Amino acid sequence: MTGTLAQTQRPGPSRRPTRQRKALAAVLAGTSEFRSAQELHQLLCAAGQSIGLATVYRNLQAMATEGEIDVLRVDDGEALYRACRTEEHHHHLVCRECGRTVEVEGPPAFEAWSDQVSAEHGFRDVTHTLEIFGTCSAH
Amino acid sequence: MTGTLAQTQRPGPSRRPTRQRKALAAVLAGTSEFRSAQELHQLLCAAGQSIGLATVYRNLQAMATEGEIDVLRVDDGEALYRACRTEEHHHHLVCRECGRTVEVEGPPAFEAWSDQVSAEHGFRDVTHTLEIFGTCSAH
DNA sequence: TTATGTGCAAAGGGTTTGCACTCCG
DNA sequence: CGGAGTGCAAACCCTTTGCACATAA
Repeated sequence: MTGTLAQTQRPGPSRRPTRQRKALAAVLAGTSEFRSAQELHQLLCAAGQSIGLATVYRNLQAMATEGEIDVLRVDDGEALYRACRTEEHHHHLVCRECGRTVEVEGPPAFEAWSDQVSAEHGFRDVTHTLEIFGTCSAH
Repeated sequence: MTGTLAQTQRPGPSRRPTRQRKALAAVLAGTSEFRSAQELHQLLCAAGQSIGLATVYRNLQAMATEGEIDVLRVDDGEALYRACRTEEHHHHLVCRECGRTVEVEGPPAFEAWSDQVSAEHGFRDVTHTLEIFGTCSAH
């Protein structure tokens, strides 16, 4: 979950609503699963869209930087992407079989606990990762 | 954090206390920082040890499988390794500057919360990742 | 027009693997 | 001796980048 701090920056690509960017956004908007860049690329191609893999990567990176999508790193080092429903800070309950994801709030007083533990050990500027992985009812 | 479920399996390498394996274990035992495989390899070489990078990877993988060390995936996809102090389940407070790490317990009733949220959405066999990243007092 | 975005293919960086050789047991 | 472990280099995979061409504004 990359910092998720960036806002209205304008580095990399994507400000211009190109055909490719819109198609990618549409696919992301239409799924509740975390998907890899390569999967998204395949989905687009399968849907008849013509788009380069590099373009998918560049747009995903830009969308992530602008906080439009969430990024998740899985065990094998692959990055998975998904459009956030809520703007606010949240966590995920992810199916390890199909990637289906539910956005959830953290446990009660989680932020407070995090701040306290960090302070106790002299750590500052803290961020955290908290995700739950399981097998959903469909599997 | 690979499943961390494996136990007394005996696939990959490392059961035999070879010179290389012992040297790697020694370095891991002597540091409280999460280190990448490449860093560990460099440390070993710098210490006058002769060891192949592949051997480092193979042993780290084996040690992780057997639960002897913790694995952490960072944002750029790199895997970091560290010898656990406690056998029990725990989380980490990691300095993003130097890798210095403190083992911490999860927030109160964290497991219960996780189980409840999972159950509510029909997920089973759940695991979770919960780590805090910050800057330690030395930086 | 013109900066921004795209495509392709090559380059990167971390990690894994095939195979012959070494060494522990 | 005999198989587990090692080293090296090639192979892999995901991701990024250089550069010429296309395109939204």
